[in-house]
This record gives sequence, C-alpha cells and structure tokens, in this order.
Amino acid sequence: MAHHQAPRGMNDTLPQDAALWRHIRDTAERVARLFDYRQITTPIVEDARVFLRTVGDESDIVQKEMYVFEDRGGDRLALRPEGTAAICRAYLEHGMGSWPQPVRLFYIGPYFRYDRPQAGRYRQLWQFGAEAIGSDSPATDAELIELQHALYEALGLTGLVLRVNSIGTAESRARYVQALREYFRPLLPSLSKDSQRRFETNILRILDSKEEQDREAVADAPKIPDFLDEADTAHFGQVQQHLRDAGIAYQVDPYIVRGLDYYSRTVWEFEPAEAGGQSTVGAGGRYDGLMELLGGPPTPGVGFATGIERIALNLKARGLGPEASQPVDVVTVPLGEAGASACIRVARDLRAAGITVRASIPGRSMKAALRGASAVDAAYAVIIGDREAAEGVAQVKPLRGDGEQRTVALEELAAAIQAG
RNA sequence: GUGGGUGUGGCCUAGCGGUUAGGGCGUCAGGUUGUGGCCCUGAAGAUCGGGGGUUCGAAUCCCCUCACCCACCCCA
Repeated sequence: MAHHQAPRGMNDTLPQDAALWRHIRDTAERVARLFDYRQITTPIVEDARVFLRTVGDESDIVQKEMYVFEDRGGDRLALRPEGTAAICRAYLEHGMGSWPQPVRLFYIGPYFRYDRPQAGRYRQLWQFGAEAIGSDSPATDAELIELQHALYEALGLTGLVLRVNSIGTAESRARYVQALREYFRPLLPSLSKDSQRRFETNILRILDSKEEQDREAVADAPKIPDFLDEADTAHFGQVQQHLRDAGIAYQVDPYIVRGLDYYSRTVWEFEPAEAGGQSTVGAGGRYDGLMELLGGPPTPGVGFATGIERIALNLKARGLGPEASQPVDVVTVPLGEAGASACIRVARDLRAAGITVRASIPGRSMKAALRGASAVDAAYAVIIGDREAAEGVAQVKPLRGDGEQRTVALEELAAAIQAG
C-alpha cells in the first residue's frame, strides 16, 4: 500500500476516464459557443472577502466549507468555493459594464469545499457554468436555463427534472422570511432538531425538510408566491412563458431554495427523475444584488453551474459517453540494433503523417512485442530487424483481420498503412 | 459536523485465533533458431490500511486512528 494518498475528497482522473471528461467539457464548450457565450478563466484563489461578502455569512460554504489561508504576505486568500462571485469581481475589475450588455460568459474549472465526501460530493469538484451579466430581462433567465438544458440534451442526459421558483427581490424575500419566523416560532418545539437549527441559520431550509415530523408545519406555512410583488410575479411569469416557447418542460416548486444569499427572483435545479442522495446535477439563479455587495454599481445577473463529476456519474449510470479505449494504429517491433534505429525513424515519420504509433521497447523478444501489440489491439505491427533495416523495408503485419503480412519500402509505409 | 458500513499483492477476492496467507485478472518472462491473439509453464508482487492491546499464538478478538462507501446536514 502506498504511503501517500490523494487528499481526502480529492480524486485522480485516470486515463480510462479522460475520454469521458473530455467529451463533457468539449460538449459544454460547444453548446455555450452556440449561444455566443465566451470563456472566462479566473484564478483558483481569490481574496477571501470576495466570497465572504457575497455568499452569505450564515451559509454553510462560509461557515464550514471554505479553504481559507494566509499567504506569505499576510493576505487572506480562499480556494474558490463557487464561480459566480469571482466572475462578478472580474466583471467589475475589467470594466465589462462598458461592453455590450448582457456580457455572456462561461467557465470551467475546479472548485473547493471542505465538506465530508460522499457519492457525488467531493472536496475538489469541477464545475461548468455560464453567466449573463447586465440584463434583468426574464429572457436571460430563460436563456441560461435553455443553455443548461441544451447541454444535458447534447450529452444524452435526457429526462432530467427541471424545477423552478422565484424567491423574489431582497425586499419581498425579507418580508417572506419575516412571515416564516412569525409562523414557525410558536411551532418551534414541535420541529425536528435540524429544523430548529435552521430556524436560526437559514429558515427557508425548513421548507424542504425531509423530516416527517416537520411535514405538517411546512404544509401550512406561508408560501413565497404570496409575498412576491407585482414586478416579481410578472418577471417569473415571463420566464415561464419563455420556457414554454423554448419547449422546455418544467415544474414550479415553491420550496426550492438556493444555498447562497445572493440569489434573487428566479432559481432552478436540474435533477434526475430518480432522485436520491447528492442528486442535483446543476442549478442556477438570478443574483441582482451581488455586484453591489462587491462594491460595484447595481448590475443584474443570472447564471448556473453544473457539476462535471455528477454529469459523469449520471452518464456512466446510463452507459453513455465515448469509448474508453483509444485505438492504436501501429506498434513497432524492433529487432537488433539496426532495427531499433530504423524503428525510431519510422515511428517519427508515421506520427508526422498522423498515425498513432506505440513504440515497443527494444531488447525484448519478438513474441513479447507482438503480444503487447495484441494487448493494445493495434491495427498493424511494423517489424524491422537488421535484415529489413539493411534493405530499407519493413514487414507490415495486420493484427486485427486475417490479412497477409507484406514487405513494404520504408518510404511507402505511411501511405500503405493509411490505405489499409 | 452526526450516524452506520467496509478496508487482504495494481484490480477482484478466499481465509474469520495456529495455513509457507490461497485463487482469478493484470504485469513480466519462457514454450529452441525473427511472428501475436487461444492454451501451457514460470516469475515478480502482501510487514493482511496504520498503531496499540488480549493470547503460548492474530489477517482473524478488543481499542484507537486513517481512508473509502452509504445516509443525514448541505450542496454541484
């Protein structure tokens, strides 16, 4: 057993998973491009205040999940726990307010949360996300949802359940939270322990409590739609109209609450129909107050993030995704010193022609080299011993079918192999 | 952070107080002189997650610890 292991909750991505990851990333970037979103890459580390001021002091992310450290100069830095706040920081820093609005951006990269790992939940996780900053139009909310939906469809991850809600502006939400406080306070002793804690930390969370004990109290609790003002309601109605126009199925779920303080109005989640555990594949929302928390001018924004690991998990569970094995065109089989020298030159020329060449290690037996070639399912063995080297030829042996071995001049090798 | 489960060579796993800790896959090498896939043979590779303890004796029992898994919390 090795003495060192990857840090808890952080994983190596091995070659057999590389193709799947690449497929997900390529698809995400392609779909984002189709909507004219452009990539932004921000540092993995930010001034801790970027997150402390935006995500919410009471949120779990700030309370227990953020990796914070001091650098040698005494600055407090944080491993980024999420993408939106950093992108808003970049928006302000680079004066994107003077670009054509809304600014449409996407990103992909690793994020960090010091949380207890379990299936689909890791301390280093990869997220793909997109943001449209600078417009409060419900069309942008719908556009982000449509982009996210298109991504899942392109990956074959069909049938995810989309649930949407509006939690209103900060003002209407404050009124709602106040009403919830008044409603739950007398019921507090009857609530579950978790919900008693939520009453203090994040009262909205009581609404999606899984405790049987809380069910009755939650059922009769005030509902957010009753607290939305006219503009909120109209906004949410138009988001839904745009979703219908786009032909995207959704459910309105008044109990959806997002974990971060900065959300306002539209919030949504995509989940597999067979939900359970850490099942949310991706989620998003509008964050109209966020820029001001960072010291910028009032600037509306909306975006989503989706977990690459969770997408990969779902694709694997459904047997989707690209072939894990990568084809090898040619394995060289060097025999003797002159053969080994010739093989190096031949491999170089074949690769220059775009042919994948796996070089056998010289000094092993021919049998071993050919066994190795079979093991990687190579199409051809190119055998060069001292005899072939002296004559400037190679033996080309097809390994997959029942084709005949041929003697081919070295300068014609690439063409012969490409011709099949 | 809370509760529960698991931990034997690279992978899967048998063994559950006294075995040289066994097997399968994989790796490497051979099966005569330069030809693979199947088959056969052999080799390398395990202080049985780590540390204490009980015992004449521990992979097997107890305690602690670490990691992973599952559920909760929370979230992507």
